[in-house]
Amino acid sequence: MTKPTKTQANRAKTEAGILRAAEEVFAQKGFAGSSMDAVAQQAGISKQLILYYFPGKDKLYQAVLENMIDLWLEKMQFNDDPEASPACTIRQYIQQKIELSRDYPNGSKVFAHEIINGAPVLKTYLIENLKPAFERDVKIIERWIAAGHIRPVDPKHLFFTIWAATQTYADFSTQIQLLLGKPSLEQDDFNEATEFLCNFVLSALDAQH
Amino acid sequence: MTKPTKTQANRAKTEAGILRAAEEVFAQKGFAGSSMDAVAQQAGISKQLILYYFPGKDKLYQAVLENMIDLWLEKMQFNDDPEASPACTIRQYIQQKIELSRDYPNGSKVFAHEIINGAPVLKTYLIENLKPAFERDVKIIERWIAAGHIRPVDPKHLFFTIWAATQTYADFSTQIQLLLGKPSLEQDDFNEATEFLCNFVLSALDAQH
DNA sequence: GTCTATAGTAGGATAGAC
DNA sequence: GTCTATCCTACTATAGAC
Repeated sequence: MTKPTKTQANRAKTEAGILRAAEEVFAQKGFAGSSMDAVAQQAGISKQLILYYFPGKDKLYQAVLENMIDLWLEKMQFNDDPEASPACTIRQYIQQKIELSRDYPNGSKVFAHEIINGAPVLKTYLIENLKPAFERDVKIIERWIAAGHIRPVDPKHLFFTIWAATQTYADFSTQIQLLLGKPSLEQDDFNEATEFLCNFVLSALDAQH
Repeated sequence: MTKPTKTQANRAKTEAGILRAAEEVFAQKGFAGSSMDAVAQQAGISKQLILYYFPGKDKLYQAVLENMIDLWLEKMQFNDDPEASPACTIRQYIQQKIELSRDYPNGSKVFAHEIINGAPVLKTYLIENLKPAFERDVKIIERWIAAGHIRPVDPKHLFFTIWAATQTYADFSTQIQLLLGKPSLEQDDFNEATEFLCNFVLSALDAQH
């Protein structure tokens, strides 16, 4: 029993290494701009070996997306705590979205490429999974508005704005680094972004906080 | 004199057609994912003819960027009217940024690809042209804050948020269409976005309006 | 200026030894 | 599982006729 287990462990380790490498390369160059050779070099193996683990570039790309999509969609939804106040819920939401940009900048960029290119792979998945969650969260906002907990705003555009504002720290990090004059975004920058955005959004909504 | 003028006019017309086609193709697939054939087909001519007008794919891509960058950078800066109130200045700013996303969605996506990929072509240009304008506008915000015209916020992150929130209607239009259940974004959607964002930002800043 | 033909090459994928 | 060798398609770019 030890033998196959060890083999499987090695296989999993190699696969994970390939996925990590692929995520980085796809993030920087997009799907079409990335060669299997580039991924192989990043992973420190041969491209033939990648094709042994993933039967085609398409499949590798899909695996990269699948590897992150659950975490990704989870963070695009409110935590389901009906007890929490609007201010707390939104603050935590923004915080987690910024953390996602900080901890998975490559994954974020891969998604950005995918969406800009018209979501050829993810379209169906987004309709089936993101859309219902989105509509549920829109209703939550509407209930807060009806109850007078926050200022009346269009909930749909509120989400579009929060998503854009949080993801820009991953997707457009190059531009932000350029303008801040920094070689890379550090913990301080993400803290500043979080503080700014939380205060900004909560002020705009006039949520009790 | 009529002959060369007419020839030049034709040349300009063909060039413009190629640039429009290239902008659309690059927007959808990125630089690496776009073939000269695809651009040619979109423009309704042969790829050899494109190479006659633009000596290489790189040059064509650069021409597409150059064709829009001045307009682009202009809209990322405040209109220089020292008389205008903060509320008016910001409202007009957001309005114009949304209009840019509405009128030039392809150009916006090409820029998005370029920035996500690390701005290999535009980096220098952004440092030399966007950065000084950005720092000037940050100072304007700081003066408004010091004068008590708007709530104290971090001006840098304010710009990052406004840019992200306005550009998302071009760059991430696929996702927004999916969630709104629409085949394309219409004038109404951009109007809603503008109204939401103006009110949202001005409320957050507590600018007199 | 616009066409046909073609050179040259990068990159995805397969075959087969070990 | 990992390697070497190789095939084949797609694409950029050039040459040259008209």
